[in-house]
Amino acid sequence: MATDPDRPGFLLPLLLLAGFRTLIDDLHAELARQGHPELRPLHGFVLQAVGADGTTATELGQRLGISKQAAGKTVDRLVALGYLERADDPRDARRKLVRMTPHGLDGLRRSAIVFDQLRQRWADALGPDRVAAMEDDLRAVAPANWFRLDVPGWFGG
Amino acid sequence: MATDPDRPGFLLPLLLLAGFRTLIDDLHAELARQGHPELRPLHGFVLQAVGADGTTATELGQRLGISKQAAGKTVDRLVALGYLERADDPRDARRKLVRMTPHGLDGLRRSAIVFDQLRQRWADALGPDRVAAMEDDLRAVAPANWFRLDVPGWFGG
DNA sequence: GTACGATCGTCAACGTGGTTGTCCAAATGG
DNA sequence: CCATTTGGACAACCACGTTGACGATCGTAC
Repeated sequence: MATDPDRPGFLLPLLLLAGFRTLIDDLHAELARQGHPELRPLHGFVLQAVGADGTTATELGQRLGISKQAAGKTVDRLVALGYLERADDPRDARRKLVRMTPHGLDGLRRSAIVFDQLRQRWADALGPDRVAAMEDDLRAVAPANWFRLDVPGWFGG
Repeated sequence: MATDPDRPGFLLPLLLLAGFRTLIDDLHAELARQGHPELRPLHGFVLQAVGADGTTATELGQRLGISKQAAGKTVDRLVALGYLERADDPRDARRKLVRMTPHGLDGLRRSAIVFDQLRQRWADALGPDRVAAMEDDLRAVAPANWFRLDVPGWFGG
């Protein structure tokens, strides 16, 4: 096996988590400055999953890999914060459409901009090729887990 | 800013999370096969923080960046699962020492071995230099957030 | 030796994010 | 027309975190 004692295997996940956490913390520090102090890390992913076209609670649950009940409760909280709103579907009285409010759209747009700025900051520090290499390598070893965002339940169980 | 449209900034955190998640999922799939099916991702970090020498709930909370109450409750669950045990401190009747059981030590030892194997698998797939470069780069941009493990509360809020 | 402040552990109440089970209303399809 | 499926909501529960309060114990200053 010949494991390098200077690079124990358990450091790799900690570094990946630290990198993720650094980006998310920097994002939300900047979003708080730009008028979104109440947005939590999880919320950004939910807004991304709702998308500009809106969706329903059940479909949202499927996208995020959680139950429709959990999706519904999360929508409740984001409605209370003013990021989402519900509306009736005129063509199906069972469905309740979930869409972004202007405030939610603003948050989503700003998130994309700040993420681009943060990636640029990493490119300035490491070199653009190194960041691209990191992305390519991660894409190669981490199959598309991208949209599974049940992080709290997954981690804690 | 000249952001490459093929590499939007929001992908970087998703890839880091996917990489972390892949490693942790692979670890726990293997641990489940080796006699630890009940260990959750969070638990491994807690065992690591307890260490072979044992500690107390308050000190554990400080290491993990959570309150002493939350640390105490987590210890309760790991005691119920047989990974930790409590003992009185003969020199201070206020303190309750928290130490690993043999089962806990076994889990911790196996985790280290599996993490080494997983890192080796990445090195085989990407090349040893690429994995080392990823580690070095992450260390450069992500300051030592390593031991903040309040992930569920941090993420969900 | 006693009284005081600091520390450790615990209990209680609560918020957030998940789960499963149940149930009703509405759509769908034979 | 009726049976089945589907969407949403409600209830009960668990994991993990928080703050506040409270005994019990230790250390120290007097």
